[in-house]
Amino acid sequence: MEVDRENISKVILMGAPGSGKSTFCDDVMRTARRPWVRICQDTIGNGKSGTKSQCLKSAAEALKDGKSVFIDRCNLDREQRAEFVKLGVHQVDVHAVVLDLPARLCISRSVKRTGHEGNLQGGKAAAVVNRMLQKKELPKLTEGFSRITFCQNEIDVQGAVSTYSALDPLDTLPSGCFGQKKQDAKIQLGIMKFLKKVEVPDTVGSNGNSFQDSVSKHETKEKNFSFKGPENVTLLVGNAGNKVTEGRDFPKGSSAGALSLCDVPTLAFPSISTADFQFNHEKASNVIVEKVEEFLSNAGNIRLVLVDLTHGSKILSLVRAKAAQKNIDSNKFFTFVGDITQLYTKGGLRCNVIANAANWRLKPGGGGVNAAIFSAAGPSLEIATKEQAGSLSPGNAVVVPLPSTSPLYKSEGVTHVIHVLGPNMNPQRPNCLENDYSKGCKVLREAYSSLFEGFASIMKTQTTVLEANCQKSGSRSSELHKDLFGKSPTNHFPNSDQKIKRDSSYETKGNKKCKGLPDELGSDIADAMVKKTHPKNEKIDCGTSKAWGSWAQALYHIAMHPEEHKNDVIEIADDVVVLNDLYPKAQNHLLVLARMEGIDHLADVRREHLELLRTMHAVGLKKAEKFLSDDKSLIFRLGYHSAPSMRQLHLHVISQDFNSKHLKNKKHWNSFNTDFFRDSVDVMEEVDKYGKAILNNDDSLLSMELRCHRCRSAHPNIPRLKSHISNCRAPFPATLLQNCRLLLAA
DNA sequence: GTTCTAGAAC
DNA sequence: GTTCTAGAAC
Repeated sequence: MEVDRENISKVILMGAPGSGKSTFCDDVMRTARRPWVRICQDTIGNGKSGTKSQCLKSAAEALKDGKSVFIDRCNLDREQRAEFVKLGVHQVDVHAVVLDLPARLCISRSVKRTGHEGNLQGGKAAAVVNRMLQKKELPKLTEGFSRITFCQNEIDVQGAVSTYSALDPLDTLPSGCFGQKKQDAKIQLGIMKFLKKVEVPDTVGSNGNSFQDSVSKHETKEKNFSFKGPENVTLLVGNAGNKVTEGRDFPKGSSAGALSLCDVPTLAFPSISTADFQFNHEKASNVIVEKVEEFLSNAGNIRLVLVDLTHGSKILSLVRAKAAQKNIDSNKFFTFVGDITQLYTKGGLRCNVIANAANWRLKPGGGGVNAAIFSAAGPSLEIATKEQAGSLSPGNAVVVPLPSTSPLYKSEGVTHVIHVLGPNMNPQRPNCLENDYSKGCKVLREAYSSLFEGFASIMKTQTTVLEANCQKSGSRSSELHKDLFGKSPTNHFPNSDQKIKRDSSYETKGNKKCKGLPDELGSDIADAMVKKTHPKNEKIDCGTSKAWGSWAQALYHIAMHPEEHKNDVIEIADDVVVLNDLYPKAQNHLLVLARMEGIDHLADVRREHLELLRTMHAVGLKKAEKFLSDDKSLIFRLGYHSAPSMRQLHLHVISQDFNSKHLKNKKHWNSFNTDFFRDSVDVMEEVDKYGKAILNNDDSLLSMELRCHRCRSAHPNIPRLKSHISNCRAPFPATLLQNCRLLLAA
């Protein structure tokens, strides 16, 4: 056994500016028992900031000399640190030490370190830290690390310092992940907006990721300016003078906390599209007031509350003014300043339904309201959402009953969340309407219609529950109904039992969301909405009448007369024909073509075609296995396009390298790497279970941002994406690894 | 599905 | 200036 070999460690530090990387190195090296060299990008250029390649060169030299090294640079994203991981692989332990300290602390330290005075510097430091954190990808062992230490606070850091100081030349630290790993927490949109407000010149193009746990709420000691972001996060920056405090437009001195659920069914909603989607506030406020007025004119005793987190919010004041102009009953519609996830506990306002400004994926993350709601509701909301819908297109909404285990349900009394997707005017987000406000306003109107109709549908089904509750409770709060638009109260809701009964007679007007839907769906709004927005549930339109262009007939001709295309086809069987895709999008890309007449595409497939699907799958599998036997590094996926361009049902058998000159645009990529691509295994299961396949043929899927199919990183254009995927060896997402969706060499 | 190309983005 | 996208024609 080899006992006397000296070990060399390469420790890659990761952390934002101000996270304490250099201090960490200094602390270790002060008492270290083995020779360390610190490679610091900030000082590598003769005491000044240097380049990555200088760092790589010095690190390689130090390792060659048998010294252990600290790579002291931010290294926050995987690509940044990849070359350092690869460096000098022989007999070197590769470790990561992640200084994942609160952004507040990093910002504060950065500000102090620069020694500059004044709020602009503070803002700049915040911008830099946030820009860094935007790119943060926590390291994984699969990147090539043998050991990762996560530090979230000073105690963790001290522990890591001790561990590394104590290492003598013969020691080896155990491998694995140590310390607690936070979820990737990124930038807070509100922070960047705020920075713009204080005129920080170099602000960051925010990507809408959330920075959930960055800053504690009440910490305002160091600086005298606090900003309350949409996630109830307080960022401390500079000395701008004003202290923004929590507050609301709503009844001063109201005893709202005493309100019971049965007082008035209430929907609280954020302004849709005016934050990250950059929709014009003036135009948005017109739409809000218009749709609110329209909805209230048909509704019974319900309440709508427009919520914004910030005091002096422009959208709230615009809406207030316009609602007052239109004499909208302020008992039924008012604005409220507060956190939509804490309306009851912090604001005393009971809302049984809240709306979420969702993203199209209906996933947590993003900034602002979406992140806040998913975070406050806990993981059960994500699960419940998934049951209702897989994605959402602009102008639509989906109603999600909140499980009773959700904290939002338990402490806030929220029974439903309605996810709404509004129009996007932000060029950095999918489906940007590029200032087309005629379309934008139309979609925004649809979004509010969908939202309110969703709310109405909930109220319809909840009426009996509410009635029962109200009979037990006599609590009232006329205080809550104070006029918010400067008028006198007109209605004190003396008897909510009656009111609620009246509510049950609420009827929706012609549901725009239902247009083009079969009649049997039109009667049930919630159901129809779910189905319309929810390709997961079922395809509404039979879609068999699609007109195929002449150019789209090629596969059909081959399927019908394969013998006339001997040069193109690889194999002809009774049911299927196998051919190379004429424009392969990967090294290996075959099509298994159904020969049966009448199944142009997946939408035509029914249970009677199940055997055919199984044959196609088996043939595809066989071909993929053949490729795999020749090249074990390949990985295959078998599946269908939800809405193919070429007529005649065909199964794609495609290797996952996507290394092809024919892969040229977003549509090409997204058609194989979003839910638009339906795995053959899932299609067979669905056809077996439901008699047809789920189709995700929303165009928005094809114009999605470009994301790596392995590590899910986003890339600005096709060339950059291709360059990334040629190197990315991250494991595939878990969903792809399940259920044999991916085919790997045995 | 591709090709072509105007014009946006860099 | 070059690169890249996206829409129209096929």
